[in-house]
Amino acid sequence: MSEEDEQPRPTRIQQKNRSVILEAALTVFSAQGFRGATIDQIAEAAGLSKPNVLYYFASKDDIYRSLLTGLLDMWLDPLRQIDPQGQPLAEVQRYVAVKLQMSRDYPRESRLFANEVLQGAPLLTEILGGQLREMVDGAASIFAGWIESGQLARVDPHHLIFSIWALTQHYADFEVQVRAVLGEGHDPYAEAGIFLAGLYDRLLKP
Amino acid sequence: MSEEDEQPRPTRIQQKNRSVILEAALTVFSAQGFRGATIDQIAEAAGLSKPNVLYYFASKDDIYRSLLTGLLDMWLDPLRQIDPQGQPLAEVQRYVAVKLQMSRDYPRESRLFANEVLQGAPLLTEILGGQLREMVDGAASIFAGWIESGQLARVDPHHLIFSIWALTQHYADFEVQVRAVLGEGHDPYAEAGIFLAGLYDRLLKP
DNA sequence: CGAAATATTGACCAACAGGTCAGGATCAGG
DNA sequence: CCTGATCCTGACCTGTTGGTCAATATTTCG
Repeated sequence: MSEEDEQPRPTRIQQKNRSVILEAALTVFSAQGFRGATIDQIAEAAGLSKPNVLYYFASKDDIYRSLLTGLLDMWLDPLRQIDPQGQPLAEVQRYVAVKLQMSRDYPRESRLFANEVLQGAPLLTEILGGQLREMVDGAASIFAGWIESGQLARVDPHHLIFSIWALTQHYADFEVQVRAVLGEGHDPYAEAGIFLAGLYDRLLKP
Repeated sequence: MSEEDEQPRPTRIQQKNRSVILEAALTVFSAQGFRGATIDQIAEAAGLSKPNVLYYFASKDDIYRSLLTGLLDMWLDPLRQIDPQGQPLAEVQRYVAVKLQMSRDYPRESRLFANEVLQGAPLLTEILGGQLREMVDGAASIFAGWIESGQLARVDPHHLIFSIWALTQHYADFEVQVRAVLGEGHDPYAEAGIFLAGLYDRLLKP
């Protein structure tokens, strides 16, 4: 029974360097896409040599996979937090606000996923059609219930969710465009917060 | 005075092959991003040999630039078509509908620009802060006028435009995600058309 | 037709990028 | 403080990719 096959717990150095590498990889992959990124860039950003990076991860692909899968749960978590018992409008507004804040605080993560999905999501297809789809269907049926009971205006729940994703992540993914068009002296996220609160208020009030 | 420095008009073959290459490049670049694309892939998609592609364009970069700049006007045209004399709500709804249709009919173009902006728009920064910004400001002040005269609800005009871009292009840029989440038996663009018409109706009616 | 202009290609090159490896440095813990 | 495990690196290998070039094929047009 005492199978000695268990993987050894990571040493302190392993733990630190793996996270340093993933942090660097997040910066590089989100800015350059998978193919655009090089191991050298990641190594440089991590302050390590290339062979040393490859000592901790088997391959570039391995880094990328670890990064994506490690971030996915955190990224989708707010969707899980929607409370069927809560006040419908407030629940949606909270979700919008949280997603917008995530775009502001974690733009690299947003761009990482955007890049991946844009390229056809070669690594996420199963998850998209599986786990994610179930989560979205779950949230959508909560919305549908609220609509049925007259607590929300009649809108397509799935597209309501898409709209929240599109509107909030837009500010991270297209940040250069937003800033270039607005010019100096703007706080895009603050303005977006007001705009989106008003939008979903008008859209969803029965 | 008869400067013979003018560039020779392109032959029929030049004209055809250049456009064949750009068409192929659009497919490849939009699916792979700039760095992910290879000249071989473009050549293959165009049905030409790699050296032959480089006979018509000086470099990979040259292909990419020609493609982007050639498409930009077409892509931004609908924004110019907003008529200050028109019926405010109808003008916005028309713009939304046109942009959504463009996402459906020209998803490659949408993804091409999305890729470029995501990576920081190294080639478009001047245009974004210059020509595009002026166009957006122009449209925004039309909207502002309509709001002032009570024909539209009070919303931030710039973010109104961003919202239209985000919502419509989302269906092209994140198409795999949308389809994966919706599953079979859906026509995302048709559903989105209904959803967005309702959204902007509720948002903008005074 | 025939010659000049244009179009096409196979072979090649240099730079780059992912990945390997043998050996040396460093560290943990008995 | 010694030894085995862990960590790190320079040098190297290989496949890919952007790009060149001389030579050949094709088109154009007088």
